Amino acid sequence: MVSTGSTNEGAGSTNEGAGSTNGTVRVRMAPSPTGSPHVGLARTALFNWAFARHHGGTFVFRIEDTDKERNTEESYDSLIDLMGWLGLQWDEGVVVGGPYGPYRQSERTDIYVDVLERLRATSATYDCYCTTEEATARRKAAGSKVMGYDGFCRELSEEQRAAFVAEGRKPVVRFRMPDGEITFTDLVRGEISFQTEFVPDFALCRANGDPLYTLTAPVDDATMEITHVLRGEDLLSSTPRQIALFEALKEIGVAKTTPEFGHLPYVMGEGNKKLSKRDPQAHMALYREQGFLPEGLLNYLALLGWSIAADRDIFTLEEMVEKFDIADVNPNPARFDLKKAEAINADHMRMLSLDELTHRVLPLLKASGVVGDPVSEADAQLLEQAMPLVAERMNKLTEAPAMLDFLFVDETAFTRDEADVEKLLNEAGREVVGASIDALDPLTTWGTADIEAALRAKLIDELGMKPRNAFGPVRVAVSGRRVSPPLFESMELLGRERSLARLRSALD
RNA sequence: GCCCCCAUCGUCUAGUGGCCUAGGACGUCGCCCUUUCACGGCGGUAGCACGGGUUCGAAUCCCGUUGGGGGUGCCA
Repeated sequence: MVSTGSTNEGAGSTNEGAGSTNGTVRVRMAPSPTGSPHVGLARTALFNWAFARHHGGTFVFRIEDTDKERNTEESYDSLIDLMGWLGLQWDEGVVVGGPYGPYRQSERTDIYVDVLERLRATSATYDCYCTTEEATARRKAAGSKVMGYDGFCRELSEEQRAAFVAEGRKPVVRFRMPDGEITFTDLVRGEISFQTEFVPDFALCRANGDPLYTLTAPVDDATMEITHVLRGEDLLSSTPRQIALFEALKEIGVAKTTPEFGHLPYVMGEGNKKLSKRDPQAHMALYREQGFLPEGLLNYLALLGWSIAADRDIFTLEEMVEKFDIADVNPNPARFDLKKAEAINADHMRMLSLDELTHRVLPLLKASGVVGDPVSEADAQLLEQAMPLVAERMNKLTEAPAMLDFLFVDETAFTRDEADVEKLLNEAGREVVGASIDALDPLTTWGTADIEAALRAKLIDELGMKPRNAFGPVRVAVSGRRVSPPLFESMELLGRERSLARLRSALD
């Protein structure tokens, strides 16, 4: 019987329920570079990062690229890019290096080969010559309820072995699961037990000698001295195998201790399925493209399984670090709700200073040609004046170009929304615009208050119109749209000449 | 099939035996503010899956049922 205690291993516990964190905390995130990064991965990264920061520990970023068939360099790059965008800095790992490197499993083959040889010298493993089909057929024939490998090669005689070799078979190295029960205390779920009769012996490497994840993950966690493994719930059922392997790794001196495990709940998509890579909502790149703030997205992701307080949803990463406790993580799977993510993001947008918001929005304004690159002095000034008008109207960064565009575009390129023109610049609307020109033309000063006063006097007081009906046509004439930043302020920024020109051109 | 995990408003959650006639947020509905759209403010809507225990007392503990999810690879 193998039993790995955690919080109740005597003096090792703290009063925070985070397991034995009295030593140095070392956590890692270890993605496989396949496909584009997933929101579940980002959430796992965030929780690991927050856990490390909260405990003053080390956050390691390692790459699990043992599957040559599926890994791509492009995916690796996007992983690095994503982490940079999110601002989750790692202390040790790929790119930055560190004392336990290298941090890409594809560069650690020597280590795995060595450990594998040493493991083979013990009774913890055995060479297995069976094909998957053979094992499955035997299980079926025996009427076994358990699937997976049946242990056929556990006690092979020399004759049997020789016969397999003579057939030209190459063996995989299989780990021999011990009998009995494996119990561990999951950091988010509490005590979990597995009877090892339901955990079949598993392969540590391919027949060609390539190491598999089943070997590399525990070996890396051991040699990198990872203390806490926080990962997705999908790995929960492989935990008993890893714990058993850790025992063997300790025997041969590769591991000092077994880390503690905590399994984070799934992030679900539409319906009741785990968010899959096929689901467009699953990809982090999407949110960046849509104009989410990294801190807004991260705040939302934190809410998927954790909460800072009973009556609070909005917080900064610093606040999360201060309060984060793995024991508070909710084990329930959580559905990703775009609407709420956007709402949380919008709150973060409003937390930004005007300068900061301008800074964030500028690349998008350049990319869409609203301002030049580099930005002219005049545009920079106009932008500074315009940002207060749109700041609290934006929920995502990508909304900025369309909101500001009409202030920057020159008269020849200025266009109006056709549907809005049709609706508001009809016969009646054109009369309103004409009256507006009459009211504004005589103005000698062109401030927001002057413009508003003149327009109100003419359209509301004199013509008796409702504000809503009065300003709509003017808005379309000047901004090109029915929906725009505040009208009078916009006209001030646009200036007398351009404003009047647009009113006049609306009558053409 | 077998193993494991999970179970509070539509969604994310607070709740660790009495503070709960269950709190917050998103959504949604109504109202207010208002030059459009937003923002902001006010109010409404809606939930402890079910059945047994334990207890003076259960959303909270235990057992079972049901439902959902995951695993069951020479993928990770």
